[in-house]
Amino acid sequence: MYSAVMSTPKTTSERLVEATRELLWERGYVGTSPKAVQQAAGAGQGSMYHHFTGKQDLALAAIRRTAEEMGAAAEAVLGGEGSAYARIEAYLLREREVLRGCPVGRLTMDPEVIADPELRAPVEEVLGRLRGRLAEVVQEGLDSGELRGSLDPEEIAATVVATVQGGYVLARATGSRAPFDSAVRGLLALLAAT
Amino acid sequence: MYSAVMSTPKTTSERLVEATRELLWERGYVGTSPKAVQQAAGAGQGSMYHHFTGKQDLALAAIRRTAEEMGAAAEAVLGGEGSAYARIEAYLLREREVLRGCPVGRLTMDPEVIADPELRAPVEEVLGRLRGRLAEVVQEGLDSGELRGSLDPEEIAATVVATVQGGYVLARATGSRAPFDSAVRGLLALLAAT
DNA sequence: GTCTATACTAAGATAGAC
DNA sequence: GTCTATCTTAGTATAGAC
Repeated sequence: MYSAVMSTPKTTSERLVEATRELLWERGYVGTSPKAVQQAAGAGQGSMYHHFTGKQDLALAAIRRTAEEMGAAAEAVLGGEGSAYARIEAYLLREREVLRGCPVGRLTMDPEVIADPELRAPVEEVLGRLRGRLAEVVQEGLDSGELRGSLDPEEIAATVVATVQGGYVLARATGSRAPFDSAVRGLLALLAAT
Repeated sequence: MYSAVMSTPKTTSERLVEATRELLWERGYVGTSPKAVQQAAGAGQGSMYHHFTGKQDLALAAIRRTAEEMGAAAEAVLGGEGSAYARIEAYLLREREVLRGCPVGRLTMDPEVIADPELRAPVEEVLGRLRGRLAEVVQEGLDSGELRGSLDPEEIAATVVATVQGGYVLARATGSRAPFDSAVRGLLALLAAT
């Protein structure tokens, strides 16, 4: 670990992981080749295989870090100030690179990621934790009477996460973030209705 | 076109398209090779290149047909009997192979599909049409007073489609259809609240 | 229409020198 | 730690015979 004071003294290993994260986000696991990673990282063949055993190992490091970041970003909003509704709204309206899709959710469409327990674990874990955390916030809203009492926290949490994940799909299909924003506004309207 | 009376006298071309549809659904465009298609279809190399100019041409035929089927399946439910809510509910609860994901929505995560206007067109078109059709049904519900008047039909339509598309993501992440069903039930509960 | 032969690049990795 | 072979199998097609 560096003291984070100097101007980005990135190690080769570090650059390889970052390059892999970008490529996985853009092209998925199947579409990401070791060679492409090396070029993006400015590292040689031998260098890559010195630091990582292969493609799967590299992807594992990349996916773990991406999942970690996503979890932290969500917690930053959901653990913040404000009413339950306000925090869910903040989560839904949080800044996102909508047209790039979700770097974690995207991986679920990759059969080789889903088939590999190691690669899949961080994906499942972070999405599960997100749902759990949202369910807690919904429960707070129910307890305080802010949200209607007939709602099931786990279900609403799943609906919230699904709307975001599906919003990415609609945005990418049209090449515009508009449908993502529409889906989110629709959900907020439904949640707001007393 | 055959008279559809005889026992599936599938042409080679037909088998190639069907095999491509399956592989695109399972592995996406990047992960689907001409060779794999040929093997799945029981067709030779030369045969495939006789009927199609290449991978893109084959994918185009497959995607168009898949989009068409998806549109027809949605219209069968949304154009059916019942109140607006009942038809939206029927759409959401319609039988689905949840763990396989959406054969159309899946393609939006494929950069080569999104980058190719021809391949992307059917995807964008069918998802757009679906949103439009759902918006009409929501409008009916507003007109009849069945749904709250403050809702925006286009937004709710986007929320409904996004919930389904995102439900697939959650299901594949966990390896279980449970979160898909939760997301759908959560949305129905929100819609039902008067 | 279908088959086999051929071609050329990329994917994914190992071996051994420096 | 990094570099340069080298290897094997796939990906994606074209050519020409049958």
